[in-house]
Amino acid sequence: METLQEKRISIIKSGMELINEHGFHGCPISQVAKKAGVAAGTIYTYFENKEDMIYGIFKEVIQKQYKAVALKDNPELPFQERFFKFWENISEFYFQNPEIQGFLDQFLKSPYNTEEVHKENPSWFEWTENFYLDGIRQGAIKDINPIILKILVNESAHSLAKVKRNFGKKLEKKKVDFSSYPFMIWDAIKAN
Amino acid sequence: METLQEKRISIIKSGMELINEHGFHGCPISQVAKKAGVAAGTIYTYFENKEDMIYGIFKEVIQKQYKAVALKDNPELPFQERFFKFWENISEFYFQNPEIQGFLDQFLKSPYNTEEVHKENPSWFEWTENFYLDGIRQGAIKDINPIILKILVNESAHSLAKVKRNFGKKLEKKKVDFSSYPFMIWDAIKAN
DNA sequence: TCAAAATGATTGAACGTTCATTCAGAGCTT
DNA sequence: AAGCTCTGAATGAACGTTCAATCATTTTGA
Repeated sequence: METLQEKRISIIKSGMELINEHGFHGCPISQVAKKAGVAAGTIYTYFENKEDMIYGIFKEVIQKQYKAVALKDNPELPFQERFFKFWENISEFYFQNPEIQGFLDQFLKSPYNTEEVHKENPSWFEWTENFYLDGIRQGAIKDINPIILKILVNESAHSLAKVKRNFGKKLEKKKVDFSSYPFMIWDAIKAN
Repeated sequence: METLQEKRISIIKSGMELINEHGFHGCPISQVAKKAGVAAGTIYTYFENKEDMIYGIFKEVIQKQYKAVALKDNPELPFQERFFKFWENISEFYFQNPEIQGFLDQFLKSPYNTEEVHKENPSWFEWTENFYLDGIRQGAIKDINPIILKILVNESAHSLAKVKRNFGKKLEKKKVDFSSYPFMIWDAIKAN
């Protein structure tokens, strides 16, 4: 533990792991502190209160996702290529960071997730919207509200990563081909 | 409040509503009791403890879903027709029962949702699996693991119902056509 | 150059609150 | 009166949060 930033990150990581494993109930400050190797009181120098900590975790996580997915997008490429690259990046990101996915899964479906939270973390949400708007403008995908497209694609990517992790070995034996999935999604959204 | 069964249902309904609105954190027994119009202790004549109550809510909810969706399926019809009927039923069910959807959303993504829970409530989970297996056997949809199909379809239905409820009026102005959604999903899963 | 002072992070015991759960007694039905 | 359901105050554990005290680091000033 060196800098203050590192301690902050350690708290965030611990909280995220506890929420991933035990839910929002089941992540007491006392345990977050223990896991992070700090005293309970220390958490309150980094966050106003527990709620603020949870929003802090979300902010961190959504920024990481932005870097791992949005920043790797190349708007010069044809949209179909961008789409498959996007799919690959987001799948890989979730697969490599199961705690992040577990946290996001729960956060996004919870009452913590409000419109205000989206406004306070515009980078990712604005980027995804523009991503699909690009696809529509170029005539590559159906002219459908980006909110709808986002759901279809992102929820599917989310769930597939989860299945891959939970049932990966079982499904491998049955020769399930995960790579067919993005093609299915593409079939759903591509322009006729 | 007449019979015991009705009191049980009242507790379940109250717990469900609180979880929908405030999450698993934010649903204390004291409030469930208050909302249900019973004393806190009464809940413990119907459930062993709080966890048991939450699983009780899930059981109730999944049975309702089974009745509202699975029992309305007619296996005699061509699969495509069954699929669109299924979509309509599940969308309508979620739209008419927002607390159920809010609860399910959170439950299914939470650590409460384990493989064991699925085994204890086989009706719905077995039915969906068989539904997709039927489609595959008849050559109507792609030969893909039913787990994957289930995710793609059910998660999408879930999310769409949520959007419809949250952004319904906003999207209506923009003339978003929700009816296009099941066709997109069908395009994704139909056999080539 | 170096002690003294200031700063700010860290600690963990202590606090007040809230929680899930219990249970003795009351009420109701048969 | 027997056998239940129901009540809600009581219980003790667990929780989020505070804060006086401690510690480490930096700044000051002679």
